[in-house]
Amino acid sequence: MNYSKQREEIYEILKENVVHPSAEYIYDILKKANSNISLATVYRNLNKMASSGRIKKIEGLEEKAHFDHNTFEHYHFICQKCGRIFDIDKEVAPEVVIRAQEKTGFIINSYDIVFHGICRECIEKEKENDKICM
Amino acid sequence: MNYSKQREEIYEILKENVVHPSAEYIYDILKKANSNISLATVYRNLNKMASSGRIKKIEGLEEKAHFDHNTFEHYHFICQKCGRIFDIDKEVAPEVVIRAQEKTGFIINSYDIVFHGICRECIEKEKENDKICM
DNA sequence: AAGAAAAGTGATAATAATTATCAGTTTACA
DNA sequence: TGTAAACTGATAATTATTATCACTTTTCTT
Repeated sequence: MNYSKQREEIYEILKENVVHPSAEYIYDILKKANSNISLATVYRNLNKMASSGRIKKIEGLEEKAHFDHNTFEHYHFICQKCGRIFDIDKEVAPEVVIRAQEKTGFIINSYDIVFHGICRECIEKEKENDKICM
Repeated sequence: MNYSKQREEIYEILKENVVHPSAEYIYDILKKANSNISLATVYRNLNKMASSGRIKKIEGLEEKAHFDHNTFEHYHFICQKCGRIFDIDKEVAPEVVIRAQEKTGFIINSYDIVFHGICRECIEKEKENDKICM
């Protein structure tokens, strides 16, 4: 794989963004920063980096795919209110692979856990709203 | 929700199918059984049943969504060779929700685990091939 | 440093899954 | 039995993603 300025720009945005942006989100940021990049290039490079293992593709309940520069084993949480995606530490589900392999006899190469719920910030906001309504 | 013949037919196919069919697969079966059903009707009813909780929508690494009549808490395994989707018992990951809630302070309403690997049948097939090549 | 092959790019057409629309049909229930 | 609400088939529209293609960059060889 050759060096490409565009690819590095995409990677930088991914690294700065805690909430796991989609291809289009990255494209919009670059466009606003007066780049001449094409959406196809964003997709191309995200997929290339994902298949080389430099980044990770998250495909959960959402329509779009989202990407994560953190390739450490960890899980994801999608807030049903604000839509942001958060990391969840590996240790919430220890030995899952071992147990699943023992139980099924299948070879397990990878697995993803996606949680759905309400993040702390949105829980707080709901509390505020309740106060006002009282 | 009113009764509809088409919806019940769709549900029946879902119940008979162990490997969690997609909307199009169900559509094809009905078409072959000389039904006059429309693909839109299949999608409509699958989504309706999924949001009423009668069935479950599985959205993993695949492009298409797949559906499951089993709404008991359980996980899924996608075979990277044959593409079939299998059920994985809940007990491979006990207390995941409790741990995740404690660790994050988020409210968790649901979660999905999708495993990727090779199913037993495909493991056997690979062994056969190895024998032949020796 | 020059020049050729390989890899990458932007623009846009194509694809594929899913959803929206709409006129006609079925269901439920007063 | 009639009417409002829900549902249907056909098909157009939408949305995310991928393929194509002429052109540009990068890399590697000499």
